[in-house]
Amino acid sequence: MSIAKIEEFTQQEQDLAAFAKLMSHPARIAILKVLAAQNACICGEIVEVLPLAQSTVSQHLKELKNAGLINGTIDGPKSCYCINWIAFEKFMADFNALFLSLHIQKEKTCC
Amino acid sequence: MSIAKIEEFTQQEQDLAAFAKLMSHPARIAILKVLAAQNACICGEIVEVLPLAQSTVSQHLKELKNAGLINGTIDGPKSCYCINWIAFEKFMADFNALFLSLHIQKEKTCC
DNA sequence: TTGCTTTATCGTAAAAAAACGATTAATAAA
DNA sequence: TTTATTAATCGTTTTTTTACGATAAAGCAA
Repeated sequence: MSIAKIEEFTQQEQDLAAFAKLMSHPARIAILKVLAAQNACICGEIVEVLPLAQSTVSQHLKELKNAGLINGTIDGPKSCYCINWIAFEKFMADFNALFLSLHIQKEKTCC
Repeated sequence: MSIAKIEEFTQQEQDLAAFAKLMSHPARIAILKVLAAQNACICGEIVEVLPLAQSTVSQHLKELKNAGLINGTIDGPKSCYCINWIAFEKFMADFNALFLSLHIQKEKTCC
């Protein structure tokens, strides 16, 4: 039982894990692909493309929006979503930075 | 109820989601950091550093190993783990490729 | 051999995520 | 105004994940 055990995970570790969690479901990746492809904000069309119920898709959209990865605005009776590129780019940069910081130490393999 | 609904998610979407799921817990990110920092294969030292029980750490290691992201060999009574850089690099490359394929279409924002 | 260390596995409990149908709210169309 | 459409939310169930203690297996040290 070392002293280090008292420490929780770092903020960096938690932030990266939270971003990875967003990408950890095929539906959310598919949603991002649809949004990027349409370039415009889509709404119920996503439901048509995904093999999931409307309420489930809405739930996934909410998660992405809460995390700031997408923006959403109400457009009449429809809802309009698009990717928040600033946020997405930052997440990817942080993720790549982690990888590089690990990778830089690579010298030998032992198993 | 469109025809597309019958289709499941693509293999690419599932593979990327599976990798992201590996990174979706701070403990597993912390484990990778320890392995990279030590460069050599560690075993029970990971348990000392993480704020988790030995059995829980062992479980996380198993997940990482099953996915091929780390290698593990038995070294006497101890176990020896290290990062599978080939696999890790491929995962990161695929992940970046997804991002670029989305990003390339960025032109305007609508919301 | 006997005891100690190390780590994987088992069994289980608690928490979180995922999914759906039903309902509601809000707008647009008739 | 009445009806349609659209999408968020609610309530609930199922599944998955996370976590831990206890146990077992396997090797090392005495």
